[in-house]
Amino acid sequence: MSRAETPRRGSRSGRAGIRDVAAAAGVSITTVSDALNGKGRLPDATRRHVREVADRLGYRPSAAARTLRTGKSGLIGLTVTTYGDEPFTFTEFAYFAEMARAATSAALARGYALVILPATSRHDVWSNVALDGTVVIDPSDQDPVVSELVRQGLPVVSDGRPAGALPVTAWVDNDHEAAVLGILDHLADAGARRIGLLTGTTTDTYTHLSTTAYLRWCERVGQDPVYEAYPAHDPCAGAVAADRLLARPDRPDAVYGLFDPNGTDLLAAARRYGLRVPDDLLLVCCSESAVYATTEPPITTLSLKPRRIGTAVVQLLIDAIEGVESDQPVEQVIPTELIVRTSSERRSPRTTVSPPRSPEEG
Amino acid sequence: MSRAETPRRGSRSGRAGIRDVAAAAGVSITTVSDALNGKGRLPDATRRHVREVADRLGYRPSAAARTLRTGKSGLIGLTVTTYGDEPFTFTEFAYFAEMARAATSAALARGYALVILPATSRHDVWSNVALDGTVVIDPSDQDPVVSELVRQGLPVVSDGRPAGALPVTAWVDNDHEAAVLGILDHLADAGARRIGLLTGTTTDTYTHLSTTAYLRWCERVGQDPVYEAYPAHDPCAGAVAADRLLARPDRPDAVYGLFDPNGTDLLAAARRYGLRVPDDLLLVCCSESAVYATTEPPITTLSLKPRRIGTAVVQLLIDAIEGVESDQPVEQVIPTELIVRTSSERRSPRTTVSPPRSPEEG
DNA sequence: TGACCTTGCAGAAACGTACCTGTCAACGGG
DNA sequence: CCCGTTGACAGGTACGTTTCTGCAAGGTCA
Repeated sequence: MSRAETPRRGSRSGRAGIRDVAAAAGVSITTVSDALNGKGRLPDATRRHVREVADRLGYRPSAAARTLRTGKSGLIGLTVTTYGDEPFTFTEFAYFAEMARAATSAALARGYALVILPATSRHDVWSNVALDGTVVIDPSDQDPVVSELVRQGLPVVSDGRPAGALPVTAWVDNDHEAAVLGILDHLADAGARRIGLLTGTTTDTYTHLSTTAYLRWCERVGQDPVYEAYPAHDPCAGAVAADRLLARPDRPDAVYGLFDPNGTDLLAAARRYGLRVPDDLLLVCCSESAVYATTEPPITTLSLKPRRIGTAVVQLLIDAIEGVESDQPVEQVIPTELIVRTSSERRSPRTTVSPPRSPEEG
Repeated sequence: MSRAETPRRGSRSGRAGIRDVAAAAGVSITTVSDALNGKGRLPDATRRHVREVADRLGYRPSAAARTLRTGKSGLIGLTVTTYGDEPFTFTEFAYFAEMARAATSAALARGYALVILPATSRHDVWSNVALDGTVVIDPSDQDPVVSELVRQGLPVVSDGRPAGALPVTAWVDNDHEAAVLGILDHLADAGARRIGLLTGTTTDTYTHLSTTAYLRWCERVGQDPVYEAYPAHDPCAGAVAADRLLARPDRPDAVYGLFDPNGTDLLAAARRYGLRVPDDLLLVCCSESAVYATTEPPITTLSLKPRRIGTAVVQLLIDAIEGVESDQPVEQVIPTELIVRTSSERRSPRTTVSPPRSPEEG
């Protein structure tokens, strides 16, 4: 029998298709498509009628078919680095959560959704999802996933400037050197004579830039570097490293910790050694966590502004996807924010009357 | 001209398709498909040859086409509740991050990826992504999104037992009543005479069940309830509520806080009122955060085991998607874990010599 | 009355894959 | 020699859209 004699029965596969809507509305498929997508030249009456019939049938356009036809899926990959089997690390929880939250919002506002894709994931998963582009967090030096994506012609925007010659479409980052130098100056201003650093053994850009900045600052002011490095993805190692740092014979009288849990770890270590904060030890750490506002004493933190980064990254990516000639530069530097609290407050105030508020407060 | 005379040129649209591979390998499209997907009856030589040619051409199958054809996208929605514009709330950061992490891993291991989709998101985003199923966190009473998904015949598994008659495929939850009762007994054992509760004003199941359990416990032991409720999604309100609770004339001598930041907030409030923990005030809060291990003093926490929940939810969902007749029940209760620390340790030890180590330590 | 445009819609060709249905050769048994 | 079987492939259709290209009917203008 010829196929002309076997017309599709309505809703053959359960769900109503555009054909069923067309048949029910007594118009052509084209008209339905145009009516629902606001295209074509149709009188409002037809448009309304089609919309109404579609509603009545509970018609939902097939995302797969649309993607196949248009080449756009409306999906953005969110690539996170992994340690071991787990996506994203404990250390970065607060940062990642805030960043992902902002990215999700920003993407959503422009009609995109985010797909979580660990960088080391099975290749078949990567190739099984149609992405319009990808946000990659802290890409490693020769990330094969990123190279592959770029080779496929997909836009890739990275959070953190790409190491090496990774050819990303755009990137967003903080000025980590400036942030570290600012903190060291802040601590020195507060009376620190020997500033220590709690850093990581990993080779990512953040750790590397921050450590280098510290070493350069030490050289400039003529201080011997005092630092301990530990594998940042191991939460227990951080406590041990904090302890080691304060147990050294050349114990620092101020410490900056590069990672989120360093603040509580250093505080605990200080208590063990009977050091008062900030009297005997000034403390600053890089964190997005709110707990440091209520610790005893509250701890000064550096915020990397993950919300702004997440938003900026997504905007850049979607601009690239949609071919918008953005007036934004493709390399954006987001300023950090130092939230000064008791743990780094001036050791010997020159006066007992309250000093004028610095612009950093409030 | 007839279309037979316009054969497709190789890689017309930039990327190589299955046709190009077939042409280059000198076989048919069917053979390529079978060879790459491990189906059909092909000699190994042909299979290897096709695979090699595909590799050489950098062939990547189109996820959209595959999805359209097979009806499976390999994508799972991760629906989070929203407060205001932002997906998921600050209060649930640690819980959500851990849960999402475990869910991502579990999905990945079975070849699926997660799409973050706030429940209140624009409808066009929801309908623009082809989902095989959805995980929904803490579905509200009459969640329109969930109803819609179920009506489309998609499997929906919820984290948290569904309120009302929400027809989810399966759910995973803790036994919140039992957990609260256990904590109250634990505090009473430690010498608490009047136990207070820091709870929320929202109507979600977790808050409701926990508060009810508290009230019932009070009734049973004959204690007047002492609690403060605040909008849990507002981080500042938590500190105020903690303060209010300790400022009451009928001040409790032990407090359980239902939300993650309650521990530090209560600790700070206790300091303001000169209360020593645990001597004057026993403290427990529900949290997944590691900071409570290093506060002064360390605070006893209840863990809801988000990793286990995330894993279980995804397994149930994928079983439903793939039609696996799971031997797991469709309603799973994950046990909670009370991590006992100094803040809830027995007030008047019977002896001054160090007690034997309890199995919970270490 | 043509020539020409505009309006309102229909037909049909992709998009790239998976899979059902042949087809053809080789082979073996009766 | 015939028939059934099996291995190794090719053809072609369907998945559900979007969109390009018609194509009549009606209006306008010379």
